[in-house]
Amino acid sequence: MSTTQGARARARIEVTAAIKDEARRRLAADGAAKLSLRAVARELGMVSSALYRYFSSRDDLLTALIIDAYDSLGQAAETARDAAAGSAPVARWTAVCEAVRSWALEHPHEYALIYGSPVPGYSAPETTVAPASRVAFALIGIVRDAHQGPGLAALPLSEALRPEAERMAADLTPGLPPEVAAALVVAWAQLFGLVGFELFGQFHRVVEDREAFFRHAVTGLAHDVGLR
Amino acid sequence: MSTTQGARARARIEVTAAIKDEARRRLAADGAAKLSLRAVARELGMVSSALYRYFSSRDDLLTALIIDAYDSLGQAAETARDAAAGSAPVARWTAVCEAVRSWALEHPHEYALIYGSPVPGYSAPETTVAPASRVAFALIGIVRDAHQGPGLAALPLSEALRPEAERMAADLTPGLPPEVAAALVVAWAQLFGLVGFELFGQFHRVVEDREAFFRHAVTGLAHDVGLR
DNA sequence: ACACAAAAGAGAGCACTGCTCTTGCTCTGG
DNA sequence: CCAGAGCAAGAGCAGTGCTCTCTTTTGTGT
Repeated sequence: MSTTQGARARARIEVTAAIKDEARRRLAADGAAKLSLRAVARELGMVSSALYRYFSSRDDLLTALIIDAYDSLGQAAETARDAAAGSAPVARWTAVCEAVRSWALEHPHEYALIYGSPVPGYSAPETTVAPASRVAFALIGIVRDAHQGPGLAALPLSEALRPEAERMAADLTPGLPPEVAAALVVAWAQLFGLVGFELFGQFHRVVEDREAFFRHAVTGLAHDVGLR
Repeated sequence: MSTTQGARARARIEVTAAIKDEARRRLAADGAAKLSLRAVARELGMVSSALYRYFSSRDDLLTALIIDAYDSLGQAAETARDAAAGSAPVARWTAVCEAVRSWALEHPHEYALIYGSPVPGYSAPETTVAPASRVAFALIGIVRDAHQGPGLAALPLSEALRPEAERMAADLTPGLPPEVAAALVVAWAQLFGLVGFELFGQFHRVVEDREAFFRHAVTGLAHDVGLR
């Protein structure tokens, strides 16, 4: 039911895609806050009200861009993971981390869209959670593959965190010890802290050789989750 | 020249403060993107054009709020550091980290203003760099105090990062080994990664007991910079 | 083959925004 | 005491998101 589903439906996806493309272009130029429906429509040679046939609001368009961005980043991470399939665990880990960093540097405004401050008033709809977790799952997969033998060391849990960590392990990393599950979530958040600081200018006059610095930092993260 | 500087100058500071206060209120209510000069003016019983006598543009007002936010956060960190003056290094470290987290949870929109995506098109003016580094200096101070005897272990440097780390140590942490300087910068970025993820909803359905989780994570950071 | 309904575009309009410019009023320093 | 600086007010411009109505296009069932 997909090959020839009417010329109208075909046109609809094409126009939808054209709108998103143009929006992405304007996003890259001026940032999310200045993204204007009218400007997008103008550039596409249509009138602004026509655009509402495709996206019911500006936030709706933004949400579509957010999902695409999560997917694009997730795919970059998975590609890097697969390309490093034969390497040692630490190398696979850093490969994924560096793919995240590279994607962020190439798509700064899209990165800001998904990992910066949530836009205006809205809260992310449930539709975004699956694409949002692709990077996390890529990292989890690497650690799971590596933890075959006896569990390598991660930071011991406090009593307060043990039940929480056991729940995390059950939910996210079945089969891995809770120490590792907790360490993974920590490392996941910290990875994006590093990327965000570089991207948002916090390393200005602090870190010069950012590539080397990032490599050093994510190697540390790999150790923290028990990879050697 | 400050005590009695004319009623006019006095009024000016008062009005300026009132504008910032009202702006902060609206910021907390609707977020930075929806902060409207006209609404602020309206609430203050003045007309929008009058506001331009005090701030030359919307971005100008935002910048003033940014600086205030950095200062407020910096002060919170320093207060926590001083309150824990007698404790062990790790306790002092976590006290500062938790002060940062608490401040962020209490002022989410202001946090987003300074550590979220940089607003629209602008780039932070030089005026912001000093207040922005207060948290970092609080953390550095704790580590410097603790590293009196033989340098405790931090992650060894790669050859690629050594010159960079030596520069960092010279600039930021004179007297401390370059391994520790690098680890400090890493931990600094990672701290804000943790806070940002919690604040921006990334831990939704992932981390439940966020307090315990944060404590665990920053204890790890303390270890990474060589505190025990 | 044709008519009809659904889909899409066009345009005007509302309420809002940041910002500028001109016009007056008020306070203050020489 | 009074000229000039500081300040407020109002109108106005160009832009925004979004809604409503009207017209045109287009796919499809009889």
